[in-house]
Parts: sequence; structure tokens; C-alpha cells
Amino acid sequence: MANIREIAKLANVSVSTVSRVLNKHPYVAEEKRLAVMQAIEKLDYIQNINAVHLSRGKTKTVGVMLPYVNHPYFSSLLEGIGEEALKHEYGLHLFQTAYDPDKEIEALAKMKMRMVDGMIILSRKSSWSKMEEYCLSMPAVICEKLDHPSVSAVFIDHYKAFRQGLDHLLSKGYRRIGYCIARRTGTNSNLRYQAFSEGLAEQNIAVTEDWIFDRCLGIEDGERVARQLYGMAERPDALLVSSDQVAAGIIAEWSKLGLRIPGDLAVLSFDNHPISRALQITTMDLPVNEMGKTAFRLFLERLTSGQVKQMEAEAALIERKTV
Amino acid sequence: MANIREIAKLANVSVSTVSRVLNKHPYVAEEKRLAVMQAIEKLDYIQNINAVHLSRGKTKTVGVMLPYVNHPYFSSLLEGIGEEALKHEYGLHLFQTAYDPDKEIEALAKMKMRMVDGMIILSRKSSWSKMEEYCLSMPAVICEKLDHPSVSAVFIDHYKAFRQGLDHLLSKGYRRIGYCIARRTGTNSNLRYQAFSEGLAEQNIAVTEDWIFDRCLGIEDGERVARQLYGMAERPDALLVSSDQVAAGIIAEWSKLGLRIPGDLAVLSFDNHPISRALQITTMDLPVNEMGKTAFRLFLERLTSGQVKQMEAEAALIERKTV
DNA sequence: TTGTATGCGTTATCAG
DNA sequence: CTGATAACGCATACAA
Repeated sequence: MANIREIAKLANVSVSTVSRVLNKHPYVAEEKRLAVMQAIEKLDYIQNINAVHLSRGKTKTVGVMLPYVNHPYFSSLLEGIGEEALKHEYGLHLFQTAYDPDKEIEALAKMKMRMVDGMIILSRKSSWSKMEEYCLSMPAVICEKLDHPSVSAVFIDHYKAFRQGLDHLLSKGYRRIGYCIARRTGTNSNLRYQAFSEGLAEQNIAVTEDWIFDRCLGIEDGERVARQLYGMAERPDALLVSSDQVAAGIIAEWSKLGLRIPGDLAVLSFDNHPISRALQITTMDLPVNEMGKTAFRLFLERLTSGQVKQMEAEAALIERKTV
Repeated sequence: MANIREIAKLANVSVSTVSRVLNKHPYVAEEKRLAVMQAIEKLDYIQNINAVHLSRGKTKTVGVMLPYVNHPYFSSLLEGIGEEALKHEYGLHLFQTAYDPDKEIEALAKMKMRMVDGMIILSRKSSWSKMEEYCLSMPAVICEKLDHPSVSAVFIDHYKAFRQGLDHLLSKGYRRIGYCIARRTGTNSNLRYQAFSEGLAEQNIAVTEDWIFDRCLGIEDGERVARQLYGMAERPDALLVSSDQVAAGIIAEWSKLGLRIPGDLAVLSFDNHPISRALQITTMDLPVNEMGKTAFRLFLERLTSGQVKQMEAEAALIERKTV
């Protein structure tokens, strides 16, 4: 494997000159540039990027920490980040954690070894206190409402969004309301519970804990919920569902059971992914791809100008046929 | 930023000793090991992974080239690769290309700079002749039926799978058959066309080019196809659809138009993603997550023992209600 | 079991 | 415009 020194020798110039043509510096004689190019060609020279990283002290790479990639919410976010990163000639290093706190910390530790120039955290399970030291060691962007003076964030206000969904159900006359969510814990989950209970309280309605379903991630979880619901003596008349996928599962299974939507059960979900339009699901639009792009831009801004920003992305109700 | 030398000085040992404890070598006195650990603690030392990469000549990272991540087929594949990579303590560097040949070549070039120890190619647009030199420069795995003596592969035999789907439609009496596919070109697309035309030829049925729809990737494309179909004077009575997502879009739109499945149109798709079960779509199961895991294992095997393997993954018909 | 010296392949500074 | 040389931070062969 030829290196810069051999190129220099063959081209009869110094290594600095070779480095200069490699990096397209100005001020190098056309004649020498050509000689270098020829030597590169002749020796099949390929730059060793690891040496560049070491020498420069940066990698032009951003690390992305996320639980799963096989989920429309995360893959849309990731797609947005990827598009923007590519545009700015940044690489993408993936850290998939499956919400395992140990893996999360391992990922953060790897990144701290200068493997990346900064990080974007899509979702997490670990407590912020355990993560903080890592997030402060480099530019960090997080996709949740985290109010920290040196961590940028782009987020949906899930209190507001959930409340908006709930209020829509209430305005349509539904009173026996439950919801489906991915996890019990986590910033966003807490916010949603709060929105839910406060919204009901204002109407003097008590929360029915049995109508709160967790571990709802994909279509199959929706199917499970529908069957659970079916077996209940006291059923809700409406459900907020934190993901279109889950809503699709509920609706599919529900109609197999011979029940009607929204007659027997109204469903309002979140994401506005294509599946919700296909199935005519009333949903809250979440601009996820755009959030991904914003996340990358925030990272870049933080890296180059040091600026920290918190940006809220707006959710919007899309009325269709399930409420 | 403390480095190994400062640690050595503070701990009163040599840099080699520090390196040894860092790498958990045997044969280092417990006493010195402790001294080193303390120094590390005291100076907040973090290893610089880029220096390690340069020195070792490898990165414990695999590069994954793919067009999109926001698509169940690719994200499942990616998820499988990620799980297996994590298990073997390998990192994952993503190269998203959007099927742009220039970006594909750029990605391959980056990888060749020793950014990764090997690559896994999920799908591509570039011709093999343009990619070959890169794929031979390091262990490479490709997810298609590519018969090359030094490139490992894991693939569905799309000729066989498509043919199996087609034969099922034929056996059920359908004769006016069309299909939906992502792209016109590419190894897999060609294989499918071949399976399609040969399968029909055996029954003395001519191919109707108007019933072949390309650029079908997501639900929205399925909706588009359904509307196109609706406006046709001569309609097919059955459709092979290369992705469950697209099938879901077709079925959703089709029923909005007041037509029946399979009465007015039979649909047989591919993937067996959760959406197909929810909508009771007859589909060919493709073990995509498992293929991802296999892809990583093949990469590792190639890296450590030099072995090249071609592995076929089997598709299987899942009969439900749309045929 | 430990230390010395050298290599890994670039970039960057500074003098010319 | 060009070249010599010192970083960058770590791993490792070899000697002790």
C-alpha cells in the first residue's frame, strides 16, 4: 500500500507538496501537481483516512444513537439526518441500542473516543445524569424537549400534541378514552400521561388505568391491543395511539372481530405516515423527516459556531375517518 | 486532552505498559496496573480511537451501502446487520445513496480509504464493472445473486420466488396478470421480468407491458397504481407486487374506489411484513432480518478466514385472503 | 514483566 | 511556491 512518502519520491517533490495536491490547496505549480497525479495513478495510491482523522483531530462523521432502525418513526428521522449529512459531506455512524442502558452508555463512550465529531440522540432509556458527561464532551443534539444550556434539541412538544389529540376526541363527544404508547417511562411518555390526565381532569373525567396500553411499537402490538380490548367488560369509546402503525394494527384486528370504527371505537393516532392515509386514519402529523434534517443542521451549527438552539416542531391534526 | 504518554509519566511506567493495561494484556504487574488506572482516572484520559485505527490498520467497523433507510425492506435488513454487528463489537457506518450512481461510487471510495474493514451492499444502481475494483479491495458482501469468486453473497433467488408467486396465481385460474416493481433495471428486476415472461409463456399467455408498473416503493405508489388501474379499459385480474407496502396502498385505494379484492383484483405481494398480516394479504415471506444477520456473519467469516460464500435464503408462500 | 525505539500515514508550521 | 520536520496518539517488535 503506497503512502504519501512514496508518491513524493516518485514525483520528485516533498510530502508537503503531495499533501497539498491531495487537499486541493492553491499555490502549487501545475507541473508538480501533474507529476504528483501521475505518481498517484501509477502506484494506485489511496489516502488513508484514519491518518487524516488522527492528524486533523476530527472525522467528518456524526454519530446517531437510536433504539431501533426498523420502525418508521426512527427510520424517517434517520433518513432526514442522512440526507442532510450527505449534503454537507458528513458520514453517519450508527449506534443501535434496543433501549438497553448498557449499550447506550457503551455507544456514548465510543463516540467520546473521537470516533465522531458530534452526536444526535433520537431516543434513550438511560437517565440524563448518566449521559450528561458524554453529551457535554462534544456537540450534541437530542430529539426531545431537554432544556440544557449546551445541548441543542429539536422536538415535538408531546404534551401539547397529545393534548390537542385528546381535546379533539373530547370535542367530538367521546368520554371513555384510553391510549397506547411505546413505553411507560421516558420524557415523552411522562409528558403524554400528564397531558392525558390534565385534559380529562378539566372535564371532570377520571383516568382509567386499564385503558392505558404500553409496549406498543408496531402493527402486531395494535392487533394485541384490539384483542385485549375485545375481551374487556368495560371498553373505552376512543383511543389515542402514539403511532400510526399501532393504530393500523388495532383497526385491522378490530374489523376482523366484526366491530366498527369509529362506531365502536374511535382512533386518533400520531405520525401521519403513508399507512394512515391509506387506512383513512385520523392522525396528528409529525414532521419527522424534517426534524431529522433540522437535527443535523443543529449539530453543524453547534460545531462551527458554538451556538446552542432548542427548536420546536409543530404537530398538526389531520382529520380523516376514524374519529 | 491527556494522552498515553502523560499517563505513563504520572504512573511512573512506560507507554507500553499503559497500552498493555488499556488492551487488557496479560503479564502486567497488578501494582503497575493500578497505578495506571489511577492516572487514567485522575487525568480523565480517553483513548483516541483514530490513533488506534491508524496503528492497528483496522477499524472494527463495517460499511453498509443502501439506497434508503426509510423502507421496511432495507431497515429490516439493516436492523439484522446491526444486531449481529453489535454482538461482535463492530461499528456500523452508513452510506445512503438514493440510488445515485455518483453517490454510490463516492461511498465505495470512502470505504476504500480504510474507513471500514469491509462492506455490505444492500442494493445498487451502478454497474458491477464500475464497482468491482472497490469490492475487491476489501471483504465485501452483497445482498443479491452475484456469482463472483471473491465476493460473498446472501440473496433471495428472485427468479424462483417470483415464479412461485406467479404459479400460485396461475393455479388459482388467473390469466390476466401484471406486476409492480421498484425499478426497471437491476439484477433482481431483470430476474423477475424473466420469471414473469417465462412463466406466462409456458401457459401460452402473452406479457401485457401496460400491466407492469415500476417506481413502486411505498404505500403511496400503491395508491397511484390502483388509480391507474381503475382508469384502464383492459384491466388485469391479478397483480404480483414486489412489496407489501405497495400492496397495502393498492388494496386501500382499490376499496375506496368501491372495488373488491380478490374479486375484481387479486394481489400477491412479497416480504411478509406485519402490514400484510394485518390486511390479510397473501404474500411471499422473505426472511429479511435473518438475511441481514447472515450478511454480517459472511463479512466476518471472509475477514477472519478468507472464506467466500454464496448463500440462498428461501422464500415461502403465505396464503391469506387476497388471492 | 517492563521499557526503548520505531512505525502507522497525514497535516501543519515555519523557514526559505 | 516548496521542503524539512515536528506533531497527532497509539501499538508493538525487540531487547533487557
